[in-house]
Amino acid sequence: MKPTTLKQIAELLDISTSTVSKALKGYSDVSEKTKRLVLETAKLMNYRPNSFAVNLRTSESKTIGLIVPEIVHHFFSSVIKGIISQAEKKGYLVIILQSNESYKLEKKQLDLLLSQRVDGILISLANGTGNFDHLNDVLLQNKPLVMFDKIAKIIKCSKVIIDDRKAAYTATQHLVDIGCKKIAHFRGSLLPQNSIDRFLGYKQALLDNNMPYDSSLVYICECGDRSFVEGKESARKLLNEHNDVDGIFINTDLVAIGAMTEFQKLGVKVPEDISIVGFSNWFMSSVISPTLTTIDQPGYQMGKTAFKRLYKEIQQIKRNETVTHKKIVLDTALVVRESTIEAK
Amino acid sequence: MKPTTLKQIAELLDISTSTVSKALKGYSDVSEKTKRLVLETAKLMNYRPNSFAVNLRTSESKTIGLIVPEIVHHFFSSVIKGIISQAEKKGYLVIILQSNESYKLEKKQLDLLLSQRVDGILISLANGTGNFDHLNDVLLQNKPLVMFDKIAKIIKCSKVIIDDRKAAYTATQHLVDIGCKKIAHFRGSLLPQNSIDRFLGYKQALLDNNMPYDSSLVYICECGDRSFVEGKESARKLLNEHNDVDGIFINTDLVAIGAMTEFQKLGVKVPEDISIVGFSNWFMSSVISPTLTTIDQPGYQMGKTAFKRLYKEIQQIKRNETVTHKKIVLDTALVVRESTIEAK
DNA sequence: CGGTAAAACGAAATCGTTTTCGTTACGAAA
DNA sequence: TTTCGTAACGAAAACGATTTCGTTTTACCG
Repeated sequence: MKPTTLKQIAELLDISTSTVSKALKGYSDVSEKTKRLVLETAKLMNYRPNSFAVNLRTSESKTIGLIVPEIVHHFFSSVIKGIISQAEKKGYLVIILQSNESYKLEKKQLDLLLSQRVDGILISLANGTGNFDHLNDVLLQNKPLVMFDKIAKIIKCSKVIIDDRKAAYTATQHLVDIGCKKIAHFRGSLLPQNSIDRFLGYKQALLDNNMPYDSSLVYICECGDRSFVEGKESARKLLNEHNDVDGIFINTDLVAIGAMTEFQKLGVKVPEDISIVGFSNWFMSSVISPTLTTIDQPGYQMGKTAFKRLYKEIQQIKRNETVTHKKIVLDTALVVRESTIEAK
Repeated sequence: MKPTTLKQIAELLDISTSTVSKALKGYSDVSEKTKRLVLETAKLMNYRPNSFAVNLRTSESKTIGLIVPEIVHHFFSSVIKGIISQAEKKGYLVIILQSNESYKLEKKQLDLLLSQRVDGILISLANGTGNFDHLNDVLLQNKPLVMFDKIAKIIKCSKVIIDDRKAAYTATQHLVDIGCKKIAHFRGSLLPQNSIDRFLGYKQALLDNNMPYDSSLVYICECGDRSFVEGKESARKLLNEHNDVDGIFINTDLVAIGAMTEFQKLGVKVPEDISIVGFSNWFMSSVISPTLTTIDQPGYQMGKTAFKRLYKEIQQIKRNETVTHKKIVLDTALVVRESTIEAK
């Protein structure tokens, strides 16, 4: 019933546990005969090393922790997939927690992971996170920490991100290029760096094209559970307040889809009357009608890259080398689809 | 640099590790004075019990394993969320692996989890899984195993599922009720029980309504990465072969969305010309146009229920009680939206 | 046959925590 | 003063695997 131990094998063969251990690990000071014998009985008894004991001895668990704001989300689940696939290759397992965009939960979970003594931690911050002491706690314990997507610039650790500002600039420029004269922006909430940067990219693009920046053309959406509805609401408001807008750059795809749905309902044609660019390239965006022009945010690759970076730092700590930090910026791409069209 | 241990606290206070341990755990044979002293220094030195040592002693890791065929998938990510939320409440962490619908990977990952000595395992089978020895291995080790959604009837363990057959029956009956005269079915691949049961539900509904079952009206889709495209292809084929079909029950939402997209492109109106019912109630289905009538498959609740069941069995094993197995069937609901309409 | 080197094996410590079972010390009762 | 009880503490074993450093055995050569 209880799993086989080295001791049991040793007693059965009437040799010492040391020899059994060495045989299993292929040491050279074990005769071929006993080696064979041990390997056979081990297989027969379905022996598996007790990972608790191994962990205790080596002080590593071959496990990393991952905290995301939300699991049921195309971008994050892609990231998770990327992380897991890469981790598996290196023999690491991944413990996943979700902060539900709550600072309090995030803090608690980080603590949990430290207590569990994972070998490293990957995190994408909650929108509500404004205090970063809990992150510094991790670094103080000399545990590798890599942040991705939603990061805190102030923390001294490796980061994997996209250039939100540049991507937003590209998106807005696209609207300018196709002939939009009055471009609105549905931005995310005020805290996270991403929505700030995207906003700044939007603004910069306007200025560089000698178009006036008008703050009343910027609408705020929380981009949480209500994204779709927020998109609808903002679309309706926009029509009331500025019915001559001919292009919108929207912080995230789901809000954009909400907006498009509302426009269709109100008889405003996308892209004929208004061109729309989203952000993230959710899978959904390629199957709705009209398909959505958007910025492709490489979630899977981000996950892979983040793990690789974390792995490198774990190795560095193991070898007592000084840990290096790196900021890795992944490329985004504008995906032009049906929701934007050249003005006639 | 290295984490604080009991020994360090003991040496600092010039008492034994036993006393320190007892003080931290609130034993009664420690004086109030030393208890306070220990607690203070522990906090000061940021002491956390070494989980490796604790695990070794208690033979449990407070960790469970989860294997799903695919993470980037609305239903499964909802399940994952349900599992994690519930696990957290009970102080359990969740290690997630994905089988990529591959039997070989699934087997390997199950082995990995056993080696890691998780306290229990939750699994939804890969489509490719036809052999079940690896699952019995888990049970032989006396480890609790709970299967959900994609199960193997033959394995003696707890299961959490929906009644696919009944749900499919309801979906088909809905098409009959609104007046469809010739109803097609896009089914999933041949192996998994789900797609078999949904097919059987479809067939039964036809028979009960005195409508002829015609196997040429049943199209097979693998429902993997290519779901959307498969939906389009099948839609096109269907039009060629049976242009008088006025209703389709489709195995999964994404295929349905593919089909709808193709119909729209080919000038066939949904729901006026053809009514469509999907399955799963992906979030996407509520935001596309027309919104999709579908069967709501309660992923989040399934995750919660599966964990609760696993937790109960873990407790039973801890207390040396005999482990009971249960088959839990969750309710589904028909969600009527715009893709189906009463025939005139 | 004695000696030596190499080959094969084992004892024991270690990782950090927990818990059982003593042991000590001290005050109170006899 | 002796005895007993109790409060407070500590020694040590245990969980299972690993590895260092001996120790024993074998083989071989002179």
